[in-house]
Parts: sequence; C-alpha cells; structure tokens
Amino acid sequence: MSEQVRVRFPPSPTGYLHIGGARTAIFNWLFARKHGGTLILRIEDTDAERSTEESIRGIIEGLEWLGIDWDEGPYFQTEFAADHIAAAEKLLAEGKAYKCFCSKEELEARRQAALAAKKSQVGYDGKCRDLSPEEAARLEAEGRPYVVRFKTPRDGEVGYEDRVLGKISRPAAEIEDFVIVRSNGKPLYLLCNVVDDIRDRITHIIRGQDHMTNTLRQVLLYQALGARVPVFAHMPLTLDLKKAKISKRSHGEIVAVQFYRDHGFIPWALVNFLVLLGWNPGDDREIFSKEELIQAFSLERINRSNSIFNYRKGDAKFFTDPKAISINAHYLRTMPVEEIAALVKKELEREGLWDPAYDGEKKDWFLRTVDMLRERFHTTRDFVTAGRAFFSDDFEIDEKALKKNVLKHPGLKEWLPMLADRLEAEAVITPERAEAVAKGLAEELGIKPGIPLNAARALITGQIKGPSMFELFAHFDRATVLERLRRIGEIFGETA
RNA sequence: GGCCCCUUCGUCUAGCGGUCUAGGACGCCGGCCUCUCACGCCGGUAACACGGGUUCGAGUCCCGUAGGGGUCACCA
Repeated sequence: MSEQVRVRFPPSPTGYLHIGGARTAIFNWLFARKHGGTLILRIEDTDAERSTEESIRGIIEGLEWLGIDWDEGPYFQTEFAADHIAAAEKLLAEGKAYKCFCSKEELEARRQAALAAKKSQVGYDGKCRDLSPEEAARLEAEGRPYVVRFKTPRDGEVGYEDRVLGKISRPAAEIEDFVIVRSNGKPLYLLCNVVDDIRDRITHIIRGQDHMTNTLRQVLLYQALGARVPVFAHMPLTLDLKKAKISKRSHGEIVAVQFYRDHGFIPWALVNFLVLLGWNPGDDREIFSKEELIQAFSLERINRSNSIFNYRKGDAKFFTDPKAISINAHYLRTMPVEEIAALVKKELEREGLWDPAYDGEKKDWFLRTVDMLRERFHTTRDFVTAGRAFFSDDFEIDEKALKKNVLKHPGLKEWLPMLADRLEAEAVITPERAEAVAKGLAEELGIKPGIPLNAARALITGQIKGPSMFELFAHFDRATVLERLRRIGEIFGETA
C-alpha cells in the first residue's frame, strides 16, 4: 500500500462506549497499525440535544482502558460547522442541490398517499427539484422555511467495491433526493460525515453494515464534491440471542465496555474476544498478543454475516458470553503474575482490602497468593469475592461449604482443634509436614483425610473449593491458620 | 412493504469443486489426576436452512423458496 492509510473512529457521544462501537474502533485501530497508518478519533457531536460531556469522557476512558490509542484528535464535528455549510453552499451553487420548501406535513401526507397507493417509491417525490430560480427566490423571500436536498442523478448506477461485501450497486434514480441541510440551517450527518472525511483525508471507512444504505448516498456526495471516494469495508453487526441489535435499552450494562472494566476483565482479553466476533485469522489461533493480532489482521478476513453475542440474561454461571469469560480466564492464568497482581491490587484498593505491605515485605506472599488463585478464577474481581479470605479476616463462609463440609460431620468439633494443636507443635509448617500431620491424624481417627481437609478449607478460606489445603496450611500465616481452625467451636455453638 | 446484506455444530468459526464419513474454539457430557475446585490431558455430543439446476463430482458455482438482519428521519 503506497498511500498512507488514514482511518477514523467517529462515535456520537450519546451514550457510553458499547462493545459494538468498541469493536468498530478495534478494527479501525488494527487496520491503521497494520499499515503504519493514522487513526483519528472524531467526536460527532452535531446532535446537540443528545450529546453529553459525560458520554465523551466515557468513550475516551473506554478506549484508553482497552488500549486503543489514536493518533489524531479527538476532533469535534461541531468545530467544523463552517466546512459543512460551505460544502452545502457549493453544491447549491453548482446546481447539485436545491432548496425544498415542502413542509413536514405535506411530505408526510404525500408519503402516506404513496404508501396507500402501494407505490414502491415512498421517498421524497422531487416536487421542488425543478422549481425555477424565480419561484424559489419568491418562496424564500416570503420567508418560507426550506431544507436543502441533494439532487440525485436520474440515471446511471451508484456503486462501490466493498472490501468485505464485494461489489455493491443500485440505480441512482432509486435514491431519493435526501436532505443535507435542515430548515434551521444545520447540515445533516450524511453531509458532515463526508465533508469531515474528505478534510481528514480518510482513505478507508470501516464501519458497521447498518451504514450500508448511507454509503450509496455518500458516494454520490463524494463525487459531487469532487473528492476521491474512500475504500469502504462494512463489518457485520453483533446481535443478541434473539437476533436483535444489542443495545443498552434492551440489554443494560452488559453491552458497555465499562461493565467489563468493573467486573474484573483484562482489557486485552475483551479486545481479543471482540475481534473474534466477525473476524478470524484464517488458521486455528484464537489467542493473540497485540503484535500478533496486528500482524494477522486483514479486512478481507472479516465475515459477511452477523454474529451473536451469546449472553443469557440471568444465567447463574455466565454473567456474559462464555467465550469472553473463557478468554479472560485464559489471560488471567497465563499473563505474567506481576501484571495480574497489579490488576488485583486495584480490586483490593477499591474494596478497602489493600495492605501496603503487599508492595513491601509481603510482596512475595501476595504474588504467590495471586498465582495460586488465578487458575481457578475467571476475573480479577473474583479475588475480592471468592478470594476475600486471603486478604481479610472479615469474610463469610460459603453456605454450601458450611453445610456440606462442616455441619455434616459433628466430630469436626474435636478433630479440627486437634489438627490445630498438631500443626502448632510443628516448628515450621511446610506443605509436606502439613500433609503428614493431617493424614496421620485422619488415620488415627479412622476418617477419610478429605473430611478434616475440606472442613479446614471452609474455615480458612470460606470456600468449598480452592488450592490444595496442604499448600494453604503453609501459605497462610500460622496464627491465622490456628485461629480459623479453632473457630469450629463457634460454628457448632452458633448453630446448635 | 421497497431496496440492500446474510444463512456450516447451542455460540464464535474453518472451508474459496474432489484432501469433508465437514476441522478448531467455547459450552455441555464422560474419564484420568485428586483433600475440593481449577488447570492439564484423553474421549464424547453437536452443523452444511430447503428445493431445483450446472458438473464425472457441490458445504463450496447458478437460480428459486424460506428464514434472519440492515435501512427507508429536517438522528448520528
């Protein structure tokens, strides 16, 4: 590619960054990085009523969190209003657009009539298209409000070569004379977008298939404005299980990038998951480093069909797409432990469980804890929920663990204190000594080793499952182990 | 409804005429490991929407049908 690649991500700041938008940003970013190009962030804030500062902040934070960096911007569309107006005036002056004085009511009435007559064309009928200059001037002088419409060619084909869909074309005459400037003088998205892309020298437009019909009209606009038509690539959409477009309205926070940040996702894991929705590298790889992904990415391998975000509301086991969780869990257990520890630190801080010593004299212990737990956790959030007992004495014992591993065996009331005594007698508790002590005791008592061990797990970690208890006896500090084991008395006391 | 796009396991997907009794991943089920869980390893379940063509041969090409999606604003 000899020409410098320039792509853009143009969110409209009317909500948070959702995963569909993030995916679009990711594809553009990958394409730019792959070709040593430029990614421009352009905030399309022309819809003043719906645009908010908060949303702009949310989008930027979301992109930063994901690690999607841009090279230019953020630019704000509203700052280029003069360009948009100038373009509209140019089209008007060249006779490529015209003023339309039809009122909304008239338009609606004619539309309904066309619909009733079962006409195939229900768009604008072109009534003002051929108004004489005198007539138009007269109406304008009367103070009649007008919109500016683009004069669509009456013959020929409009088309373009889509990099994912192939050749797309339609007869130009089928496209109605669409509005490019509102009656209040404000240009519309269709025009602004094209003018901005021309100014920003955008070479490739990578966006969702929901823009496909816009594209034909925009191609016309590029041509009328004498600009080169960029390359288009329309990505498939992401739907829900019921095949509806995912949206905040119907799916809530689950579609927000922020939700994943708040639920212990590793940013790159989300990127990795999202990029696999509608794209594949052509081989069996599914896990990519940033460099590998940039290397593997290409527009041609984007799928044509929509994909489904496999999320079931209220699923007890999977709070989001199982594959997303699985990819996150993969990164959680394979990334350098220090990197995971840094993320866990943030979770602990947020929960008020962070001990500065974890960065100092307890650093090794902290890293080992993270390492020990991470292979059975799915998110960094799990460290402060299921893993809470590792960082605080204030934790609840899981109900099932209590029922199944403790209360079922009243003998534990004696056995666990015995175990505590014997561990206390050890000069240093190592996993090996702990195993010998625990197994020895079980044998003497004539019980299965699992009984005291699983009970100890419940008392010490609050969980029904977790790392090896032999490891844990040695891992927790001595006093904690002994104290928690001896709490067995309270348990039976409380529930008796 | 018009126009446009799409259609392989439950989900993400590989497949660009013969190598497809359709491969991988996630999920699910079973097994090994084992103090529990997880990891890991082994095994299993499960799909070419339908109908016509073209061809010696079709998941792959063509047409039709059905289904799904997108879009039809003085929103972006």
